[in-house]
Amino acid sequence: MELTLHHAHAWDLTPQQAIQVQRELAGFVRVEPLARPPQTIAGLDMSVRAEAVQAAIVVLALPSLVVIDQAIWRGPVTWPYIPGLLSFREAPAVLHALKQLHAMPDVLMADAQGVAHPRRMGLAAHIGVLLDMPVLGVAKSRLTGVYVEPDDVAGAQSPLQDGDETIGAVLRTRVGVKPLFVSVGNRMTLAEAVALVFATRTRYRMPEPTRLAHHLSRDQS
DNA sequence: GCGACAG
DNA sequence: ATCTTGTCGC
Repeated sequence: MELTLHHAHAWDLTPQQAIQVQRELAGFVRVEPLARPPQTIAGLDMSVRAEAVQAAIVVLALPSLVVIDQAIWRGPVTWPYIPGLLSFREAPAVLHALKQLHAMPDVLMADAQGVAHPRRMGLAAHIGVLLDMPVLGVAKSRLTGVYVEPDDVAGAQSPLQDGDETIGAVLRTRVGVKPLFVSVGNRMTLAEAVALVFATRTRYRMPEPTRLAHHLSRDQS
């Protein structure tokens, strides 16, 4: 499948250049309601083993959560992990894997931050701007922002803030588990992002899209 | 200079 | 993320 990239840029950059690219791309994030209820959602995840990276994508139908497509792409590691610059290590692999899908999902769910990032350009936002489509981020831990621990009740949430700005939501998906950090990647609202995470949750802490993608990337590595 | 720090 | 066995708890 062909991918149309918006605001494309080079990936072989120095950390300083990458930071500049993030500052430029941040201005293109659009927080707006979804045009229509999504019928498909894809979970994105990546694993690294030795010198190879595996990007995995699992597409599920909504609201059934039936798996309808999946893809894996393996390639060389080109960047180290640097907090704040994760997308320069993982995004290229994710884009390659997306090309292997039979059809573009309505929404993408990445295991990373969206705008809950120092420069509002986490992996989910980066992918979202390049593809100009709805993307949300679901991270297992905090990168930036302050919050109060949500109650230990499924569905409890509290805002993730950076000063006066709300950059995401801290959501408890199950009782007795650590909360997840949900944020908008592009073209959707925070409320919609939180609703999608909760709607795709089963009996685990992680929502099905990213949980399944995580297993796929690891089983293939 | 000292901590914090997605995966 | 990854390296790794058993083990505490519901």
